[in-house]
Amino acid sequence: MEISDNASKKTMGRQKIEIIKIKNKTRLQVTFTKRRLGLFKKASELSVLCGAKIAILVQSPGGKIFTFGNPSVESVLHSFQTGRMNFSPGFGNFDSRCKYDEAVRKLERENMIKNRMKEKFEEEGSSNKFWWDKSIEGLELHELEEYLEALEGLKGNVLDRVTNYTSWANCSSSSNLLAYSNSDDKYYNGFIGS
Amino acid sequence: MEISDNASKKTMGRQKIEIIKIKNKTRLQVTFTKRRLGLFKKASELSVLCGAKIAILVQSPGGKIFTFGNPSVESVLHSFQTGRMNFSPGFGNFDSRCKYDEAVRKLERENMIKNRMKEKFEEEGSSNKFWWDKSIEGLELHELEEYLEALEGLKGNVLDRVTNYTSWANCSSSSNLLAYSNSDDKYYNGFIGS
DNA sequence: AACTATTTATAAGA
DNA sequence: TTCTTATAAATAGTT
Repeated sequence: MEISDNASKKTMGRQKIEIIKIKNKTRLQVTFTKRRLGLFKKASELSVLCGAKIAILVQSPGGKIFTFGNPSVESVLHSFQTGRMNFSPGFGNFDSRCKYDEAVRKLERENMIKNRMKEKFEEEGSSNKFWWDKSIEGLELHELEEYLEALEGLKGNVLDRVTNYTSWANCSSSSNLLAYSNSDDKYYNGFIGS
Repeated sequence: MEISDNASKKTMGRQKIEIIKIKNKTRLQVTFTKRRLGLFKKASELSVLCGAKIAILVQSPGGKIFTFGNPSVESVLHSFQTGRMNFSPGFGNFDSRCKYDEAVRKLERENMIKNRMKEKFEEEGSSNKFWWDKSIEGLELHELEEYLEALEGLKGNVLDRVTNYTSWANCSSSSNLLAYSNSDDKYYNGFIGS
């Protein structure tokens, strides 16, 4: 039960907005700042509450990069890529590792694959038992190995891409260090631009 | 002006919590899931509203990796890396930083993968939404490719995404390195949380 | 996996 | 910018 006195309201308060690109440049800038801070705060809380490791990289439309990391961006990225490395026998040379396809081609390919996967899933989904819904209890180690081998043996783009992926920790930089964590293992690192 | 009818309340509603590590395992798991999804939603909204590029990597206390990326984790990491490379090329060597016994790693990996697969299926199998349905939109290209390859080439076996099972093995040094900053940028450096 | 009552985030306005 | 205010959105505890 509530009775409110609309006559005395000073502002219209927060309004619902549609999640579509903001056109007004000023409004976009303000929203970007507020929400980026909000996002980092949420991340901070999640990492503290749950002991989760988190890295966030945000690039503003203007091209500036903002980061959040717990315990640090570096360590999370490093661990992430280390995981990938297990499926990447070779590392290639620096140049090839740091090369990426053009964004457009990539997006097209992504969409194509997504569509094919969706088809695949829909077709599997109509049966009563799903291939993925089996217990692995019964899997023998050799089956597991077979599975791993198959994955490790993926050729072409997959492997190239995974291989490429393992590079960036190599490219770590120590210059222009910004934020720093003390005994507390959480920190916030943000740039405030012009 | 408000009048509320406390007598008819069904629950005590949301309670304020302190931002400190949750000890109860069940509560932690629930909170982790809720807040991780909330974080990704916020990230999604930020990227759409502001046209920002965002990558998020989260490692649960159980060691699972969850990612969010727009347009993809890869592309954002690449930008990040490229930016840093411009400031100080050739920092360190990945191999030297990640040296550890390969034989042990390989053996451990098999067990770890098996355990994680088991975990994954126990967790996802009971829900009515499936990992592939929930996450397909946020996948990275190489993950999509891996999925597709797995789907088309490895029928009859239980499969899951490589990233969730691939080791999150420990070759992370306690790096103090943080993000780079453009030297012209003003910056903010502070701690979040209570 | 839903449901509320709250807390928290934030769109506008100042 | 930074602060305020009313409202939208997220979520803690419960079922």
